Amino acid sequence: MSSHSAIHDSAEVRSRSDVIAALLEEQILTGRFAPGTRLDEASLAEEHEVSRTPIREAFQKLAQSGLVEHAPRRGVFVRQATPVEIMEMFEVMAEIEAVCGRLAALRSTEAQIDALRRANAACRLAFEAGDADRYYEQNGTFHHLIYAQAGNRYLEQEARRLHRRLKPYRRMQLHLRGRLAQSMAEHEAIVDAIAAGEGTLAADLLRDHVAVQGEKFHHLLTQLRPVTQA
Amino acid sequence: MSSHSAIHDSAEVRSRSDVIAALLEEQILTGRFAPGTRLDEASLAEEHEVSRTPIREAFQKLAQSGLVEHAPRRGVFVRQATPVEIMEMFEVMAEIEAVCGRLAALRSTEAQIDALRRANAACRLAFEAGDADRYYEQNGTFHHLIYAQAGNRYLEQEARRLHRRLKPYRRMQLHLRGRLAQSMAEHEAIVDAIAAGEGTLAADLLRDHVAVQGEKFHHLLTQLRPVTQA
DNA sequence: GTCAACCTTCTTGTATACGAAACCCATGTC
DNA sequence: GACATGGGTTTCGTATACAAGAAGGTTGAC
Repeated sequence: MSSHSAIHDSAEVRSRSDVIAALLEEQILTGRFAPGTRLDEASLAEEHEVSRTPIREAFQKLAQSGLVEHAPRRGVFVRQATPVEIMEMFEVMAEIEAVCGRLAALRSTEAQIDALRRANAACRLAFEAGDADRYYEQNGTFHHLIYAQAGNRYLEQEARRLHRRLKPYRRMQLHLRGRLAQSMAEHEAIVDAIAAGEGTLAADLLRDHVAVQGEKFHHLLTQLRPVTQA
Repeated sequence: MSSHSAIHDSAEVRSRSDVIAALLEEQILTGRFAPGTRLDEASLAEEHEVSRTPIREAFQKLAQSGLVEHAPRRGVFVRQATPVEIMEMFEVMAEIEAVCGRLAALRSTEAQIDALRRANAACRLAFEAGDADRYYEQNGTFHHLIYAQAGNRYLEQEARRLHRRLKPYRRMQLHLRGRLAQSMAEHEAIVDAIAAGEGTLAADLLRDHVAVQGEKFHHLLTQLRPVTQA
């Protein structure tokens, strides 16, 4: 997936530091390491039974993806994204998805649209079963399909990257009352717009569909820490 | 600029590997290392009078930004982006700039629009002086201003990143006959649209303004390697 | 009692060392 | 003559060693 390389199309060898980076990323996203925590090279090295070198390489990868922050001579810390930043990322995600949707509407083949409908049907099943986790997962593949159908590998990669980055914040709002039903309805309209080749409509629908997540996130925040102003 | 961090707002210390990475990036973009070249750890270490460790760290940073490719157990190679990839990146750049333009139209202050006009005036001066290099530079600040005026730091960062990545390919077409005049005219219209708060128009103008670069790039390619089909 | 300076200790950043995998070229076989 | 196989060499990946900088506690002075 990640390597459509001109140099070594075979291989797909994952070095040790890649594996460790992926593991750490998962652990950060799932909350083993709370934001602000310092990641200790030595103890992680011991835990994974390697030296500090691969750990440090993993840190660099995480830093690049914005998950941790490297404070020179002080260590790496799990990044605490500010609410503003998170909202900004949601806004960008909404715009990127809009672009994907517009291009997908112009470029999708019949087979691809069928695949989209199938993914959406899977969402519906999960929704009707009331299985939020499963819906979450199927929802992911639905969106990934749209990224792919934009017909631009670079765009697809970037979309996936940001999608992944926002994962924990999207998950937070999954259990908000009524969100699943609303999301489901939006999906239907989106697929129809893409199938009909209505690029602008698909873009607008997707933008709203994602932007609402940013807004929900905002709601969650204000609930947690209500405004204390007069 | 790069660190609006919650953890260490001071510092802005650049580690040795950062400096080396920046240097190597510059050297790759300016063509000292041709695409496909293998970057030798040992000789670079010697050249910069450091050990292999910082060199390897710099390699990782370059790999993350897509400039080089890491082939496990074989070394890192200057990435030869395929024409398709480059076109894809131009397409994404066009879309991102469109988004920036739309948001800027909605959010720019009067002072910011003045700044935009000044940057554009600087472009015009360079254009009238026939100084393509200077135009290129001023053009860069013009676009960076638009990124900033979108009022979304994350978006701004991403836009700058891609802008930077496309630098060498944009430069290629600078000297195409008539391009400067056309670019100049487009700038005027873009500023007007943003000043008027016409988001959709600004987006469309910017999308075309950037997309045409991808097309010009395509023309250059077909000129270099004419189609040999019957 | 409080604050500042110093010293100890811990951690990071970089250098070096070493084992292992890949490449290259020569030799041998079919 | 072409291809496969094997040793030698190079280079990578990781471990370890060491030096420099930061954190924290203790002591001393005011």
